[in-house]
Parts: sequence; structure tokens; C-alpha cells
Amino acid sequence: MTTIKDVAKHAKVSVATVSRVLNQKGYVSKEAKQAVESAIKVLNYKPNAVARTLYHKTSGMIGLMIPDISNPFFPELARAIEDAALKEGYTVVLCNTDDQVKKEQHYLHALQQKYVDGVILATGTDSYDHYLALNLPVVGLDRFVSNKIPTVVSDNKKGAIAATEHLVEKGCQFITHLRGPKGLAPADERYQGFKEVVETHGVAHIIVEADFQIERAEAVTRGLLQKHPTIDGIFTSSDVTAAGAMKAAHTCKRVIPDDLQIVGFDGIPFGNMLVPSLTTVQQPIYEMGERATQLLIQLIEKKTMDSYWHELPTTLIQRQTTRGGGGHE
Amino acid sequence: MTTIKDVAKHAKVSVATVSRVLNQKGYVSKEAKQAVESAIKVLNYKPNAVARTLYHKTSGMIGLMIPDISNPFFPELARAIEDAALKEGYTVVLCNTDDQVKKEQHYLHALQQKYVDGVILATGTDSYDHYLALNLPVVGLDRFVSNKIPTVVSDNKKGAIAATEHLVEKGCQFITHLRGPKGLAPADERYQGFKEVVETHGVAHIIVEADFQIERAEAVTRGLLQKHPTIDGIFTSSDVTAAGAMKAAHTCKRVIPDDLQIVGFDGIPFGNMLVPSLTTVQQPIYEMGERATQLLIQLIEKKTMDSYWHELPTTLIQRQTTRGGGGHE
DNA sequence: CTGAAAGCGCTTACAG
DNA sequence: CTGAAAGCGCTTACAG
Repeated sequence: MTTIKDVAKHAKVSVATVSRVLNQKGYVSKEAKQAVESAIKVLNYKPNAVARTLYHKTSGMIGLMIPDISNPFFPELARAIEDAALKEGYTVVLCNTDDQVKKEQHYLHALQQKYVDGVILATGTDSYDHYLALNLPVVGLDRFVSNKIPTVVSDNKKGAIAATEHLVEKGCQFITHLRGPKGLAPADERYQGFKEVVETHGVAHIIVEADFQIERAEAVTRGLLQKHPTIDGIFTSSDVTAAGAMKAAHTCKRVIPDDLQIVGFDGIPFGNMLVPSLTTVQQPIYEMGERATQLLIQLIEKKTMDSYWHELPTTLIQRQTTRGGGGHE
Repeated sequence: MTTIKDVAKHAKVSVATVSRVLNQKGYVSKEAKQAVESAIKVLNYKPNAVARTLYHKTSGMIGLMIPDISNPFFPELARAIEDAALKEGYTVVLCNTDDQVKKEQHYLHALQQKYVDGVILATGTDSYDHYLALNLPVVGLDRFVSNKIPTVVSDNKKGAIAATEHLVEKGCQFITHLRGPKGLAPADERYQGFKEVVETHGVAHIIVEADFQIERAEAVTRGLLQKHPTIDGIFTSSDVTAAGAMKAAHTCKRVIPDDLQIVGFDGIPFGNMLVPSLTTVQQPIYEMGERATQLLIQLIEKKTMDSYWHELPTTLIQRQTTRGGGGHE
């Protein structure tokens, strides 16, 4: 690879002046500038990012910590983050943590040793102290981390309220909530929203925990439907869970939406590929990723920040798993 | 951050001997070693990866170039790659190229300036010259790039043959193939396999191009079903395309699998979430990603390589969109 | 306006 | 067995 020395030699100047024209910083005569620029062209010189990083202690990279890219909620998020990062000249390092503290810590060290400029945290359930101790710019995405760091979430509780009210309006009398893991803030908030509506309306209900895996959701729902044949509505904490519930309903010969109405949560693309297509609470996934990235970059570049708390609105999308939903979109 | 100098001072030795114990290279006395190790502990010292990279010209990072992580074929691939990379101590940089040469080139430069050790190429349709010119370790994944670089693909043609024969066996008399973009090798090979079977069996057929977007696939299929009411089988070039076809069938009141049988390609998880669940040709996606990563690392570490061509087998998974398919898996 | 020098944090010949 | 020195490829005070 050609280095700044080669360019200097070719342009018959010192490396200092090459550096000056590279960074457009400090005075440099027209002649010198031209000589350097032509040398750069001729030699097809690209400055070495690593050397720059070593000096500046800033790498232009951000770490993305998510539980698992193959969980269908995350690809769109990752895409948004990568797009937003690219736009600002940053590059993203993908880290799948499986929500394991050990993996998180491993990545955190690896990232820090590489001078990443910041990290987006969409993972981790309990202690975040190891992040805060780092004094590395961090933003929380889809998870509340600390009020000392910018956080982007969607309005989980309001979304859950809308979903549950929708089921009530559609005539459900006995509603199940398949809630996500306890201790996971979004799951807890959705649960809260559900409970609030069902209690103020005095609707019979039953709440069961299921993780975000389709198999578990299917099994749990099957058991539930067999035990409680009068269940006529299900609000799930994710779209994947809803898909599991739909499979169980199919197995148990329950017709959707006639016998059983279902509302999911997330708004990932496959909800609309299902038949019947899934009524769901749509999170603005792309915007969440984009916003989180912009905030992180603001933090990195030490720009001012209006607010640390960014709660984006959700939207109820009625499709065919609740009554009166037209065709597919 | 604490540096090697701090450690040296604390241990009362030179930085050279600190470096020696860090790298377990060269002679160092027991006493010195212990002093250094304890200093490292006390100071919680982590060697700076950037400085090492500058010296060694190797960063422990690999670039992953894919068209779009939000296309459901890629998350599992990315996960496999990240897992395999992690196991060998590498870190992965995510690059979404949208199959645009400009973006590819941008990333390639960015990656090279950061001394990435190699790249996995699962993108790009035409010229790959800019890669080869780089003399950077590269492996091709899901795309043939050049016979000079290791390549991992699945057996697209055989998979397509199995799919088409399955439709023929199940009694289809007029089969449509929704093929992927021309010029994209996997799509071309699947098309070849389809054609071969349909021609040797003398089965009526019609071939239409659709990209891998669900909306296009749905629209195309709808038109097709209206124009040719006797179509009774569809083989699609991807599972997403199949989902589109299924939606169109639903709209056109065609019952699957009674009136119309469908076989997809890819074996991504959502195929099994659909109702009816999708019969498809499963690619060993995880293994493909894993293998590609292992090959890349072999290349990087200059180990010997048995073969440059790795074609992994596909498997036909019969589910409910063809006759006689049991329940869901 | 320009160059020599020191420094970012490490590694590795080279002497001793 | 150990340290001083040069070097990886840049950047930026500091003199001039």
C-alpha cells in the first residue's frame, strides 16, 4: 500500500504538508497543494484509517449489540442503523449477544480495544453497570438502560392498550395475553397496558408467559385453548408469538377471526404474509434504528441533545385476524 | 486508558518485556513475568488493538457484504458468520450493498483502509474485478465470483430439480416457475433445473421473472392465475416469492394444495409459520455461512485449503402446500 | 507557508 | 534474559 511518505516524496514536499492538504487544515501554498493532489491521484493513495485512529482515538465504527439478528425484529433495525451510520460515515460492527452477559462483556472489551466510537444497546436485561463504567458513548434502543443515556423506545404501553381495546371493541369476552419474559421492559409495559384495559372494562382474562420463540408460543396456546375453550381473543407480545398462536388455533380447529381473534405486536413484514394476515401493533422499527443512530452520533460528536428520552408512537394495523379487517394491505 | 508504558513502570521493567509476556514470545524470567502479570491485573490493562493492527496490518475484522439484511434469507446467514467469526476471535462489519456497485466500492475502500483481514461476498451481480484487484482475502457466498476464490453455494440446480419433480409427481399438469432475476447465478441455476425436468417430462409450463419482493410476486401471480386458470403448480425461486404466490392464490380463491400446489426455495423459518405451511427446498443456510467464514479464516491465516468449490446439498421439505404433506413440522 | 520532530500504543530485531 | 531504538502510518504543535 502506498503511504503518506510515498506521496510526500512524489510531490517533493514533507509528509506534514501532505497531511495538511489531506485534512484541509493549516496553510499550504497553491503549488504545494496541487503537487500533492496530483501525487495522490497518480499513486492512488488512500490514507490509512488505522494510523489515524491510533492518533485520534476514534475509529468511525459503532458497535451494535442485539440479542440475535435472526430474530425477525432485528434485521430491519440493523438495516436502519447501518443506513444511518453510512450516511454519517460510520461503519457498524455486528454483535449477537443472545442476552448473555458473558457475550456482552466479551464484545464490549473487543469493541473498546478497537476504539469504537460508541455502541447501540438493544440487548441485556439486568445490570448495565458495566456499560456505564466504560465512559463510552452509549444509547439504549428498545430497552431502558439508565436515565443517564439517551434511549429510544416505542410506546409499548399505549400500543398494548390500543391492541387490547381493539379486541374488546370487537366483542372478545375472554382474552388471553401471551406476555414476553418478565423483567424485559417492553414485555412488562405491554403487559401493563393489557391489564389496565382488561381491568377497567371488567373483561375476563388470563395471562401466560411465553418467550419470543414460535414453538413455545404454539405449545402454550394449544394447551390454553384446550383448557379454556371459551377464549375468544389473544393479544401476544410479539408477532412471532402471534404466528405460534395462529398455528395452535389452526390445530385446534378454531377459525380466525370468527372463533378467535388475535392481535400481535411489532409490525414485522411477515405479519402481512400470513393468511389470514395479522392484525398487529406496528412499531416504527426503521425510525427507531435511525433515531438511535443519530443520537449516538450526536453524543459521539458532542453535539447538544434536546432530550434523552425518545418514545416513538405505535400504530394499530387492522388486518384479518380481527373481525372486519379487509384483505391484505 | 492504561497503556503498556504504565504497566512497564508499575512492574519496573521495560515495555519490551511487557510485550513479551503479552505475546508469550521470547525469553522472560519468572520474576519479570510475575511482576508484569500482577501489574496487568492491578491496572486492569487491555492491550490496544489499534496499535497492534497498525504494526501487524491485520485487524481481526472481516467484512460481510450482503444485499440487504432485512431480506429474510440473510439474517441466518449473518448469524452463522458472526458465530463462526467469534469462535475464531474475529469481528464482523456489516455492509448492506443493495447490489449497487457504488455502495460495494465504498465499503471496499472503507474496509481496506481499516485493514480488515478479509471479506465475505454475498452480493454483486456483474463484475468482480474490483475485488480481485485488491489482493484481499475474499470468499464468495451464494454467488460465484471467480474460480480463483473459494466459493460456497448450495446445490441450486439439484434443488430445483427435486422441487419440480415433486410437483410433477403430485400430478401437476401446468406448472409455472417464478424465476429470480436474470444474471443472478442462483436464480439462473434454479431456472435450469426447472426447465430440465419440465422438458424431459413434457409438462406444460410457463416461466415468469419476479424479483424477491413479495408484492411483485403477488401481483405477477395474480395476473398469471387469471390469464391461465389451468395452472396447477408453481415453483418459486424463493420462499418470499412463494408467500406472494400464496397470497395471490388466496385472492383468486384457489385452494392450496387442492387446486394449486406450491414449492418454494430457501427454507427460511417463516415458511413453516405460514398456513398452510410451505413445501420448500431447504438450503443449509447456517452451514453455508459457517463454512464460508471458516474458509475465509483459512485463507487469512494462510492455511492450506482442499478445495475452492463448496457446493452444499439442499433438501426438499414437504409441508402443506403440496398434496399429502402432513401437518406443520 | 513549510519541515523536523515528537507522539498515538504497540512489536521486534539488535545489542548486550 | 533484558532494554533502547526503530518502525507501523498518521497528526500536530513548534520553529523558522
